[in-house]
Amino acid sequence: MGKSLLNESPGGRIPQAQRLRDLLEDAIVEGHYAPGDRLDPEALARQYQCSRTPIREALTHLAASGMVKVAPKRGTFVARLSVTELVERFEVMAELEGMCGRLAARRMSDETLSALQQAQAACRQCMLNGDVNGYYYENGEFHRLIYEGSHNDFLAQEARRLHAMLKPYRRLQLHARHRLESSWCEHERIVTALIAGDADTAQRELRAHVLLQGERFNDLVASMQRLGQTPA
Amino acid sequence: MGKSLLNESPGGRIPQAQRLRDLLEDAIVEGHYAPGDRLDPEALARQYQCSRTPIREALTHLAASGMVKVAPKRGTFVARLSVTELVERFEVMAELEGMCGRLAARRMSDETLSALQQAQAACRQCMLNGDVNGYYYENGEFHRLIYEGSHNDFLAQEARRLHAMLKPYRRLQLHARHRLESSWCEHERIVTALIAGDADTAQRELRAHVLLQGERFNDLVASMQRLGQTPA
DNA sequence: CACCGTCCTGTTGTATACAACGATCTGCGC
DNA sequence: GCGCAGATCGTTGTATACAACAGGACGGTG
Repeated sequence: MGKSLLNESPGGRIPQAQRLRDLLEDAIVEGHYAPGDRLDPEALARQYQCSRTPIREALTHLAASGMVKVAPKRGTFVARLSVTELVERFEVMAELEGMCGRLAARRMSDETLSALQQAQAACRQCMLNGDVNGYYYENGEFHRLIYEGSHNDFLAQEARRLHAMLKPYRRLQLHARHRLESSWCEHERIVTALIAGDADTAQRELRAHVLLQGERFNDLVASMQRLGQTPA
Repeated sequence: MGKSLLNESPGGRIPQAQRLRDLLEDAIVEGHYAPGDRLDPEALARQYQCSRTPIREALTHLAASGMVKVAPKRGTFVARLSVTELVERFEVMAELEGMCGRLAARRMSDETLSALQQAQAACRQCMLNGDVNGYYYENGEFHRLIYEGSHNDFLAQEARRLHAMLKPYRRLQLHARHRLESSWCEHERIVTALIAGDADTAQRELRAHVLLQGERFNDLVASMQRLGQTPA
């Protein structure tokens, strides 16, 4: 955790608060902090060896992006999204990804396309090895490449933001039975559509791909609730 | 610092920085500050009778939402979106609005629908009176109601954010010739589709409606450049 | 025993002071 | 006249100190 000081010369040329924001976001996304955990500014300040100010700035930005929630005068907590909020976000994500796909089908460069195929190949390898974490990573690359392929920087930025926000939850349901295999098959259809330049199919497949994740998660939550483990 | 007498009800909280953020956002959206204007933290602090800290927080949040841009060590400026950035945002906006329409066609409550028809009637009145500002306001209501009608709070929030970001530019092209009339006709088709619960048509019409605004703006910019007036 | 008022403590939000970085301007040398 | 180097100034980013608010606990009272 304390591996951050080896960046630049003392004093740091890169804005400290921004670095902290990324660090915290990563920590949350990677599950280092669990949803519902309290993020104590003073503790974080000690941990990252700075004052409360940049911590505060990082936290408010994370709050704005929806990754943490502030309870006024009570503390800041890692966002614990309700099922409704989650489904809503997956709905929007599906639409944005579908849009990325539609645009990418027409605009994607050959380089990006081949990189996409490489990512898909890496996904396949992880799938065959049952390497869930590896798949998780390569899956992120896969989607990121499609965002870039849309050649709409603003869209790509928004998609990345939502992707990051949903990451912790997305990761959960990759462990579902045969989810890796079906996910990879869906990817395959998407790649085919993109290669063919078939915008409608790419859009439809990508939207379905993401929506399915939302539904799968819904199932997961339902089953967890049935087991008496409150997920939220 | 003097206690603000704008205090809400006892339950209401008074986050000063957030109020400033809204105030600044309004000021920018309303054209009080022009794109490219420098926002001097100290001047703003004097103007709003507070220190640089909440101003700074407001500005960084506005920067995150894309309404202002920071030039490191040079100052913070009202975002002067390039034509490309603008077109990208309109593209995304069109998709989100279309999505709102698709969902609203199925989920919209009767109350919201009748409110929408009222807004549309008000739009018609403004159109007949040639009241561009009035139309501008009622148009905002019209779209906001559709966002709410989607019954996806997250989507509505994102749509509102983008809507606010594009407001200054959207306003410009309402002055284009016959734009009010054609805008109103497009609204009419949208309302019809929503009443009929025709999700596909609502989505298509809304997307086209917004995309058209983007294209119109593109035309406007092109003509302004032809006239030698830099568009911001 | 229950209820209510008060005090305490913990938290956030704000102000001010400070330091470091970068851009710009100026003067000197070529 | 031009280019480069150094100083100056303005800007941001960070730290610390401070104030206000709310929640909870505790004790007193009915």
